[in-house]
Amino acid sequence: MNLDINQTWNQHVVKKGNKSIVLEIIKNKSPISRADIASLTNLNKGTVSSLVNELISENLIYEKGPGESTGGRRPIMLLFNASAGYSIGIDIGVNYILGILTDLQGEIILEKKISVHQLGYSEMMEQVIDIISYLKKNIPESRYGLIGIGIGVPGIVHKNGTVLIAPNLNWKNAPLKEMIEDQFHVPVMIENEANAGAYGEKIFGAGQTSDNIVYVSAGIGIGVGLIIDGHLYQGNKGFAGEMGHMTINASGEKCRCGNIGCWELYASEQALIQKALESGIAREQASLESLIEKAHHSDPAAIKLFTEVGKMLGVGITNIINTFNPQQIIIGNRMASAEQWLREAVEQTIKENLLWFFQDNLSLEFSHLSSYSASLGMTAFSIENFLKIDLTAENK
Amino acid sequence: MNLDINQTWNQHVVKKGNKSIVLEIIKNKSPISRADIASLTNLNKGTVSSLVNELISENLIYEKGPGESTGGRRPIMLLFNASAGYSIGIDIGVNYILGILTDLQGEIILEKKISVHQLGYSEMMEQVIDIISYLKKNIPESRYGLIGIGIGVPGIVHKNGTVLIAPNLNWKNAPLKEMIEDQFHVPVMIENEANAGAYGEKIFGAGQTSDNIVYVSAGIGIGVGLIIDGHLYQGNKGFAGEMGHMTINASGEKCRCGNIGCWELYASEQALIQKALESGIAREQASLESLIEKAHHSDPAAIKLFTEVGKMLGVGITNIINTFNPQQIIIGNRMASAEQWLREAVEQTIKENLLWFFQDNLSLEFSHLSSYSASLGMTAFSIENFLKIDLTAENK
DNA sequence: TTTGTTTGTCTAGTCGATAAACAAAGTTTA
DNA sequence: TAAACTTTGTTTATCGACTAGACAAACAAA
Repeated sequence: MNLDINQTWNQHVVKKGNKSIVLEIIKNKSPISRADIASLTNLNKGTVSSLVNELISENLIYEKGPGESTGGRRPIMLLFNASAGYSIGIDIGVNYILGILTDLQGEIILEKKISVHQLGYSEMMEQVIDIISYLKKNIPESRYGLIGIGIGVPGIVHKNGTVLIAPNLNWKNAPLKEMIEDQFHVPVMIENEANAGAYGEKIFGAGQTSDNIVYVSAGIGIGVGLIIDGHLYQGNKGFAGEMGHMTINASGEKCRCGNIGCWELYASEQALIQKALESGIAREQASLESLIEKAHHSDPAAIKLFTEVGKMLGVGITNIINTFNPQQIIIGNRMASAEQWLREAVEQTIKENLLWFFQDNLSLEFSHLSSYSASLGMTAFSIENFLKIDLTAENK
Repeated sequence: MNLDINQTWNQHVVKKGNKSIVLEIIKNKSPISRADIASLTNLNKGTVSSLVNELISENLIYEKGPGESTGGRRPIMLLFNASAGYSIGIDIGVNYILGILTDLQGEIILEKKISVHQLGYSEMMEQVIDIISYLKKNIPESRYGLIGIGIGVPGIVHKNGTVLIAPNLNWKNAPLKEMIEDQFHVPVMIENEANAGAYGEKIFGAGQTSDNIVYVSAGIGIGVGLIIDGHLYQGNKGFAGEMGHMTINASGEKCRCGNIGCWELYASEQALIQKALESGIAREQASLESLIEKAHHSDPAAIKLFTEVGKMLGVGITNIINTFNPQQIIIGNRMASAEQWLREAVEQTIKENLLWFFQDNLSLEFSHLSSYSASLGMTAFSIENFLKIDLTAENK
């Protein structure tokens, strides 16, 4: 329990907290009866009843009807009303924009993906606004409608919602949050793409059972999202996890970021392609996909390339484990699609280099959500925010 | 606010929380009146009065007498009763054992330090028990007496209080907590020395105003303690922060830990001495102290050595900043005593290599507490634990 | 003095949780 | 089939913690 010195405690806080717990349980374990909630939480039956009735009148949950008897009166089963509101999540990539519309359970209702090439900031924004408008127009009739918009960006995002820099997009100091909020008048959250992905995996993907997760977003660059004690760690101003630019080779070459021997230079998609070109395995139009294709056809040079990059991925991941002692490492983003050719090299490197007591009980996985981690993570942020705010505002 | 699903909320929780807040304020801002506490916390005057009276009857605070009037009735000033109990902190080093006795405010009442050489585990433990007994015997008459013992160890400590491995002490699987608890029957906490130091700096030293702090314990090896959102981050099983074994040179030599090009190999006291020997600057009996001595006499070779090691310290610290985006970096332990010869190289390296947006508003300091960081940190753990437990147990 | 201010206590009232009684709707047993 | 037992969910009385506001005590300023 967090004894925040600026937050005093009173009955309202108690009620809000208990209501949140009840809602959370219904969300995760539905269908469930009032009686079961009471025994699960150790709250009094009467308390649960009254909280449940409030939640029903707020349309956040509803009664499904009688369930199976266990030797007495049949329980009334409660369900989370995932259609009470809808959330929009946008994943801005280097050459695509993906927008999804989900219900409060994170179920994707509608999606729209477009390819973009070399667009400037304002053209990009036009596209984003177009996609949001399209998704918003298609929201079904519901009590709360659009409850929030979340946008994941491949760049450094300040806590206040400004994108400080997104090198691959050529953005600098873009006041994204402000702009979208002015346009749509709902809460907007901006996050780094790796953070969004980490949260997506935590809520919907491979990380659901762990509380300390490291999500390695290995794409054109490398970013890392950190889930610490069940919450996204954002650092002092919001930009923690820039581990793509951690030095793993102090005697190596200079990175465009100014630092030396950055991890990104050895283990990203860009590194892979660069190496392919240098070694002559591929020509000008080298891409991750074409290299995977080659590997599929047992091209030994391509396979060796993946092994090399996998090793360097492993080196960085070993550093991360030494630092965080997480329960789980999840590798996501585009490179995850080469799991078949990377996994062994990564695992081998970790096994060889990691202190033994870290190895026990550590799970390494590749992303389950494929291309949706980031966008789903962003909808989850909005949903979580909505459910908290809602419980606060309507019953202060 | 933390909505823990296993913890339901009721009035007891509210009271406990508010009482903690009131106590915390008295501890930090004493002397202070009831009225001031009320306006500071936004709690009702009556509520504050009743909580304060309970705390008085528990001897945790006391009334000092009337303060200055500000135009009306003179306030009754309240003080934290630092002498209500005493805490023992032990810092086990490679060749010393330091024990301190502090009051609840962290004021050192008594200390004892002995040198040790090549002792085995059981002999070492005898010494530790001797020191604790000595300190305990000298505790002044007080309401709560000895409230806890904290021990900092240069090794990997499991959450359950077992030292998994302490290479420089030659310990393996030492059930330290159990042993000391059996002997003294008070709560015992065991922590890694870097974690202890980090906490010490957070509570008593350079880190008091920041909530995200990285404490780099640069001694014979390198350890890192992480204060995240005001709390010590311990990782999944308790051993986060083993950054001494992070690879900063993937093409470097093998470390005895099994990994390659570990930071420790380039930036620790051991690395310094090794380099001194290799380059012939020093002979067999090289030590940090002798090298500082040389540097003091403007020996250019020694100064160059510190610069080299400082650079490598900077490389690792840059990695840490990229990862955590902390407000503050504190360099502590033995190498901190060479601040004069290290600081410029460290700062320069960080400045050159760190992404610009991290640089803004980041403070780099060398430890303020000199050799007491770890032991003070350990007493602070016990005190914090005591004040929480106490408030819980006596008024459930 | 008188007036106004500040401090700290006290009292009545509110709100939310609990315990226990109770009604409703089942199952099991004789 | 009736009686006895179970389980669910609501209702009622009570408790405990906080709040608002009244009040007395203690002081300063006019």
